[in-house]
Amino acid sequence: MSANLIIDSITRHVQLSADEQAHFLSLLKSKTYRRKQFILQDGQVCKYSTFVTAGCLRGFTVDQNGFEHVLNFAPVGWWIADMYSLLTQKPGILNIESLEDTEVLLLSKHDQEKLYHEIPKFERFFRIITENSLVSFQQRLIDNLSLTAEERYHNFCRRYPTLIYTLPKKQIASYIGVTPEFYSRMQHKMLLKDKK
Amino acid sequence: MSANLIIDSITRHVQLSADEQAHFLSLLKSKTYRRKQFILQDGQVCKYSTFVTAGCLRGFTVDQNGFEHVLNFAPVGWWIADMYSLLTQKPGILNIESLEDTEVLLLSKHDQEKLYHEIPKFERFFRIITENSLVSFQQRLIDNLSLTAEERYHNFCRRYPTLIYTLPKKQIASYIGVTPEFYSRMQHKMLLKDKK
DNA sequence: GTAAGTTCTTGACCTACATTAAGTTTTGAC
DNA sequence: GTCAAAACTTAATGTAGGTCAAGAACTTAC
Repeated sequence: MSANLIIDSITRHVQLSADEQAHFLSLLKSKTYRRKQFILQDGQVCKYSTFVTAGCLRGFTVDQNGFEHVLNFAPVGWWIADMYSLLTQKPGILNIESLEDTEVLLLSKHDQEKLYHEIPKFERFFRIITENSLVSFQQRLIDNLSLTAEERYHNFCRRYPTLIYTLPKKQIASYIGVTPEFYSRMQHKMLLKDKK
Repeated sequence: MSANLIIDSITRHVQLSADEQAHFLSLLKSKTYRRKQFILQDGQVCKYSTFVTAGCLRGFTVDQNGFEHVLNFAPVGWWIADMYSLLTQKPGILNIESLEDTEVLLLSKHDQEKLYHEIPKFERFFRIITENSLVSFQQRLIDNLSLTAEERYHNFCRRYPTLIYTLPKKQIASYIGVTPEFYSRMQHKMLLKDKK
């Protein structure tokens, strides 16, 4: 059940007493979304950190030509938010949308800040996952600067072995930074290679 | 003087007593580097968070073809480290090098962790700057996916107005993700445009 | 079950940027 | 002040990946 999932994911990094766990859980609101619903739209202020307990979300931006670019996926067990907007409480540029029917737990910015003061271990937990997130975005930036589309595809497969089967191909294409057309060609080419 | 600089940069985010300031300063080692010296080489384990008090550092990776890619610059008042290596204490992939004669203050990983336990405000401070860093890397990734080289150049000018004048052009080219040759033509083209 | 939307594929053509090469200017060490 | 190395520029040519268009294969809604 979803309370276990989120507590487990936290206690992998910091230890919590039963009281602390209960207090934390009491702050969460649960919510469900149908496939293709928007959790957040650009221009809105992001008010929650969102933890996915079932389904999958995607964060993406829309550029001046109307093209979408996937910043991140949030499958079960992951947190997602428009960090810029959440931190500054100004209108953001990120859209967050469900790729399947999805269940989430919401932690408001206000409660999150309060939690940091009441129980510093939660500040530690969020520091740690922010650090890990930073490392993976740095790596992804370097990959985009130094690898070919095909190499980025292989990295994606290694890092998200389950998502490869469940996500629509155009979403993966957008994540690694190519058009669906080129992605399709690339897969065809790789298939030929593998046969040899 | 450099102690003021680092204390100011922290107290912009959290308040510190005179004792706390003194304790923090007692943990720092200061060090100077000549232009083009290596502070860290790929394959080494990163043991320090580095704060720049004079000069400028650059963090970069070298790809399989021997090309360098600038991950970040650290001018005066900025922190730099190989975050992946610092967190995991495994060999990293980042090189950190001085672009000019540079003075830094070093905080060892061990002392930083201890500080988090002794004075939680320091954990808050590093959480906040890590969050800000995450936001700016996310933005840079989106820029790389959705903007042309010329637009990325303009972003760079807006975000680092001082660095544009002090950094070698090839370093800026590498940061925005183009070759020095293309960067040179781009500038030429933009000059022609401006004259009209 | 069928119509309408998505998603995926394939082909012809295009472009932003890379590569190679050669020359020029700037910097730095003695 | 001079020589060597590094940084920068310019030009010719190459290519990874984009664009446009049209059809095929799935999904979804009623």
